[in-house]
Amino acid sequence: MAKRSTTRRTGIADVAKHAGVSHATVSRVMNGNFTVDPVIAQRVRDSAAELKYYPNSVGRSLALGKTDTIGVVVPDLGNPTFQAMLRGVSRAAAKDGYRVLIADSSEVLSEEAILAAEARRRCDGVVLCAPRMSDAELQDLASSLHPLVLINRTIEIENTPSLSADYGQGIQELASYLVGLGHRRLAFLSGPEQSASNRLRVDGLAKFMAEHPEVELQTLAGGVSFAEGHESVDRILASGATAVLAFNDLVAMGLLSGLHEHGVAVPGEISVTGFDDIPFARYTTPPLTTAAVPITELGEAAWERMRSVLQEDEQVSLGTIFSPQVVVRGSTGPVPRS
Amino acid sequence: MAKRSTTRRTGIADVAKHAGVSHATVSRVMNGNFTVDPVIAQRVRDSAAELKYYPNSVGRSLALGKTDTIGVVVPDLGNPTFQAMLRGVSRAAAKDGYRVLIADSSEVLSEEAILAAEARRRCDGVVLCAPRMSDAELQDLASSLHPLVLINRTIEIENTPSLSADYGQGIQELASYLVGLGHRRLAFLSGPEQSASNRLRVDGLAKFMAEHPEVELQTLAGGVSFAEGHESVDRILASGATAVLAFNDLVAMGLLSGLHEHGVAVPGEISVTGFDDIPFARYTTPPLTTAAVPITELGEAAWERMRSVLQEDEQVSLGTIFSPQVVVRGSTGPVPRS
DNA sequence: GCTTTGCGAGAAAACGTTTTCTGAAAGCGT
DNA sequence: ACGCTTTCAGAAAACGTTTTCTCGCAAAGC
Repeated sequence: MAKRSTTRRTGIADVAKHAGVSHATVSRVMNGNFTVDPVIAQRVRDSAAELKYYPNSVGRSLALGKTDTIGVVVPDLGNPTFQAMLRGVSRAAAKDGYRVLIADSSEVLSEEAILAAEARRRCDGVVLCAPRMSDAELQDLASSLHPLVLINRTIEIENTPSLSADYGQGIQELASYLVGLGHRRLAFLSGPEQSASNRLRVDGLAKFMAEHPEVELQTLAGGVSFAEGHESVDRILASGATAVLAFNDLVAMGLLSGLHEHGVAVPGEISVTGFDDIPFARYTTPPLTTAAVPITELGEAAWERMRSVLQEDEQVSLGTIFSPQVVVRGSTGPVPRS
Repeated sequence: MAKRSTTRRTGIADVAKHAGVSHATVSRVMNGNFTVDPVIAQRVRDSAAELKYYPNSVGRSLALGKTDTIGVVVPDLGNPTFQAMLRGVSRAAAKDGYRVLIADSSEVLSEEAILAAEARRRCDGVVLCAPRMSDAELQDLASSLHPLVLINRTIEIENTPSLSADYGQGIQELASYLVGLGHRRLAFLSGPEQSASNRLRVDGLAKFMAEHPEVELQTLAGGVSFAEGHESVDRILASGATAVLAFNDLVAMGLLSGLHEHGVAVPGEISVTGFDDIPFARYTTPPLTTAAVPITELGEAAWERMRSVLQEDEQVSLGTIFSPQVVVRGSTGPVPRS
């Protein structure tokens, strides 16, 4: 049983004794139950205040069968996108009296299922952001994780809402914008193969290419981080593309930095677009043209869904798709003459 | 008592019945207690696997008197500095099997004490980052929050480690560097009055000025955010300073952006320094000269201290101060001739 | 005056574990 | 064969709440 430390914290029993009532009555008073005589209620409140009593939340959770906590699993707490999402979830949940337990898989794919399961054991539900987990594994996990809300996935699973941005549409709009500027040789600096949102981009581009036979597209392996964008500068230059669609803003910024070091003018010689519109995208040089994903709102919406599931609402909207918005800034321009 | 949902989760009792042993034995097996006959142990494990049993962590917490969770209170989850700190704490704690519950006060000072107290009730300890809370309030709170670790505060409280960066030293080094470049008219774009780390900067600058009578320093009210830096550009230009020490990188970046809009060359006409070295500081135009605060390591160290306190180590180091490192980049240069 | 109604508070069960204590069986030496 | 220790598993208490059930008591109705 519990490690008996030298002094136990003051519990409901102490208050009960001090006020000369039973545990039950103290509990009722603390929970604002009105079936208790106002005189006694006040005596209990006074005792509680005097003894500095606060209900033990573990005991409460056990009796109530809920923790008022949800888990949020993200691949990388250092990534601005996930940070913004986490903030959205956390603030929205806080408004309803729920707290957030974080689990950072540090991009280790094999940890995600374990972390999610462990989070679920401690919390009333899990918001899972696992861009690279396979649909099959997600299906398997879903029932054991329920209540579960998926972020940045479009997958239909019973009882589990999934929220996502329409990366396919966004990248098409970016490509369309570039082609409108006269570009005919595009390069796509892709994200991880397994990434669901990368697949959406690839599919979107395929569709776009089908409609624009005059345009040429090369797909180069990129990555997700600034460093990976920076590294790919040579391959981009070798490709001969006049415009680059980077997987996300971080990669675009890395590329921008690399191009700058090579003395390549942006957008004079080459145009660059990002994706996400992270807070710093507007402050790069030149400011980054990108497709804005309302990721904080996506996080807030994730909480709304979670709340619906927790309250066992009749009607919970499952699939929700946010539309990215193209934001034109300085990193894109007309195709160079030469 | 607990809301009896239609189907109860499988508990220790189910496993016990299935394996034909008592609760106690199941518990022993699940906790790797070796005083159990290997044959029986295996039978229990098989039953557990078959029934997909996982110990309920709330029940466990109640019996054990600990939650394996710590709370982290930050003023703003949208601020890169606190994000980095949170990541440091979270990853370090995860290595020791602890999880982090986050509480974001959204810069509402009056919420911080409440959030911290509530976090403490749910967790084994609290890491508190409250730059603007008064020393007196901190003192009051400390005993009720213990185990408590303070971040970015230098205050001596019994039993509560506090970690901080030496903002005073850092800003002196920055000022010294600027004076070395020939600057004699400096401006300090200050943070919030109540901010402890701002006070350290102010004191550091005062000391510096005492040693450098030839230098002139103006202190202007600034803020903590990009927007506030951006807004102060007019006042900076009016001040006639040739170099600006911004409260932090965000403010510096806002200022940089504002100066750019006004067509003022940096560092040609004016030099700018930041503070913190957030990830994007190296990618501004020009890249920001700043004092790097190892904030992620500070977060990791915070967990180390917390662990020591939780383990009731004999010797816990209380005050720890990290030294910022001046990082010279492109936003600073020689004083203009005119 | 007796029964009914209703209100308010206490006793006790329940939530799901861990751990102490106890006792049974087995092993071993004489 | 007896008594001693040792091993191992079960009974039960403990952790700190909430909630159902029950019951006493007073007021009201006849």
